[in-house]
Amino acid sequence: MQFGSAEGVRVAKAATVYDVAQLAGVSTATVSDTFRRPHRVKAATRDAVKKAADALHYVPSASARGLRHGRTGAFGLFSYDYFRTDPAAEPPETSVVGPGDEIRVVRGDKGFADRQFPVYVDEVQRGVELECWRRGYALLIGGGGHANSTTAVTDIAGRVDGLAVFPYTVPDEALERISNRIPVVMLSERPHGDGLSHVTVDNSGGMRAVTEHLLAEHGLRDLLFVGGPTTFDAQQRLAGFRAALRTAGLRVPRKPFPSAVDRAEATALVGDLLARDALPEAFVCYTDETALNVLEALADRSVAVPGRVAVTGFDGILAGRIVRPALTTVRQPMEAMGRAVVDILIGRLADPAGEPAWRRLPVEVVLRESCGCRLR
Amino acid sequence: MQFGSAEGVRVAKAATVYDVAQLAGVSTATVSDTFRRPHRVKAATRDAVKKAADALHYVPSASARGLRHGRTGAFGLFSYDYFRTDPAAEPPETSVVGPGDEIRVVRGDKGFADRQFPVYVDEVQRGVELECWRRGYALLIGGGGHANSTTAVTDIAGRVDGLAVFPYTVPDEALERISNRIPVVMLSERPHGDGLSHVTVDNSGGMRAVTEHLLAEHGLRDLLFVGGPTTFDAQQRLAGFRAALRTAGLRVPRKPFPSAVDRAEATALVGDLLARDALPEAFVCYTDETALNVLEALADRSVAVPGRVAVTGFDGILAGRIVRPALTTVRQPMEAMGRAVVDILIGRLADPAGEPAWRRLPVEVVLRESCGCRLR
DNA sequence: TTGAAAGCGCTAACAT
DNA sequence: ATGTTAGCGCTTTCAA
Repeated sequence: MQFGSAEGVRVAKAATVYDVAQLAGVSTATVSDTFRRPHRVKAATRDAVKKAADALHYVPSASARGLRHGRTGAFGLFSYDYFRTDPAAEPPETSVVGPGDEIRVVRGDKGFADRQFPVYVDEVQRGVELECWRRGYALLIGGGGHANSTTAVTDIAGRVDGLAVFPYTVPDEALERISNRIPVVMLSERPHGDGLSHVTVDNSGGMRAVTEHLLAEHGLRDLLFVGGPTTFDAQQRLAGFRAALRTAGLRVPRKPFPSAVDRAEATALVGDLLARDALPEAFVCYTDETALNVLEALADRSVAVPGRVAVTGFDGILAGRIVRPALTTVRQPMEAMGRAVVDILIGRLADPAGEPAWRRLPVEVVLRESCGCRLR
Repeated sequence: MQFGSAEGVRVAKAATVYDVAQLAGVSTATVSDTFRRPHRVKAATRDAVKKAADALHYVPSASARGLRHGRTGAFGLFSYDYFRTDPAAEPPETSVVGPGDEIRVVRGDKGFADRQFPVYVDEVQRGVELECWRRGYALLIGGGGHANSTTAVTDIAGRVDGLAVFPYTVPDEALERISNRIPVVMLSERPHGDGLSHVTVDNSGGMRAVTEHLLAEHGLRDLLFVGGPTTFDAQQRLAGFRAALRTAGLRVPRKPFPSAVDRAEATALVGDLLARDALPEAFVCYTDETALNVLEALADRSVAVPGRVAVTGFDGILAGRIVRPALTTVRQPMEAMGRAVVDILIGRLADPAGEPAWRRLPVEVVLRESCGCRLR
């Protein structure tokens, strides 16, 4: 099958309603009606219009429709790539295959720095995509550099009827401007009335539950909370941890808590604890990523998990299922969160004068091996 | 911080250039210039305009700009979710957290049907996203049901300056129409002149190389090719397999080849082979997914891999790294393929009268355990 | 350096 | 059942 005109040359201007109308011998209104309100057009006329449209390869312009309508029919998601420090960086050079090129053979995956496991952001994004498709909306994915995120996100905002953002990816000024024009949903705990809609999970309840598991089922007493940046969600998780200790009548430690956001920090933390002979009975980590770092640092120093110390995470990312020992964690319903975002946006469009929405979804504790549980 | 007007009510119509111009006491042209060609506006005027724009929460309408400009500044990707048979299906009911709700505790991941490993399409999509962001394009992700894909893809096409599609996701008629209006890149081998641009990999070379590895390094002779739907890419891979056999002076088997696109088929295939005592020395599978199915079916029947039989795949998806034995495969540069798509689209925009592009990227053979290699 | 105004393609209100 | 037409918000000549 041969598409396009000869040699794939596309010189003619794209066909418009006017062209179709002329060829079909009708008015532009009838062309529009044929596609948008077909019942108002006589069948014969409809066929003639469709035939003309086919012949001219007519594709309606969403810009024109959006301008006329005041709505674009698309939502936006301002996302990011967790593994890319600088998305603006030049990507690695890629060659193309020439005749007689050797095919590289490598043993194992050593030094293969390509995409890792999907993390929180990826899984939520997929939920947003699926629900947009299901509800008939197009989805505009923006993201990348934090450098010019104001420009980038404002550009996205101008193209959509509603926007979803992850916390701390967009400057407050930009958010304020945008949220005044279209509904915005943020994927985080809801800071005291910021006028945005929020989708979040039961951060404190989940962390409390996993902590209680450590306390009640494994009889542990000396738990160390490992945190990171003080986000709203992190605060809630810490609160849940403390609540569990308090309820159990244990001493609730004061801040500061150590963090282990990367391998180096985790290594330092474990090394320090070991040096001071102060290893706790459990590392209660505020994210799976942190827990994975701690797990590796512990393995490096040959500290047995769960034999000598337990480790728990929070999120439920895929990597935690795969790693050995498998990570006990609190699973967020990431796909459902993404879907909820879209549902809220649609609701806000239907009732722009209503209150911002705030949806807190349930989590579940997933018991695997790193807490000391024996599966099956 | 409080965004939005009181109670988050958004009643006023969105501000336009006219509003900003009026408030700043300038013409609409000056407002436009302030943002698009700032150097042509006196600094003081610029500041005044920006101040007015801030005050009014002005966000330029991409629809209007797109209409005026004839370009939208966005690309489209028509994607799909590999694990979702019917994306139009109602998603599972999700509740919200109420006060006093119990937190569910589950042991292990039994019955957890959420998102699996990322596959080919996910990794290519991420490449497209990253390159779009890097080059300053917005990315519209469409996809989902194959039911109304003509409607869906045409809708996307109307919103973008260029479109990327995976093979067999869009009916030919739709592609023809669209490719007449905007550049289209397909992620597949290039069927004899379809007028589209293509990004592909060295399918035959890669399959030939992995087959030669089985022949030369492991001394195997009785190889079974396991295929699936007869796509362009599949045909090339089969050709590579046959070429390797031919070169080695081995008998090149005729079609038909068995397939194992799902677990059931793989189980049946292995069962049949076992019953006929006709197990080959190696299963050379045309995708990783198929190889993974075969691996599982073999494990079910306690056939040792690589002890009794070798298995190889094609793609390089994450799951193949994780599974035991780790899967020997041919890795496609998926992120680079996604990036190439965007690069081509930008090129075609710059030179609409040029030839469709055709970029064939190199693959590499990744030796892991399932072929019989011992790592490290 | 700034302003006036045309026009991008579409659709809905209104007219026929 | 179909046609006429205004106008959505923006940018870009062209003129001042």
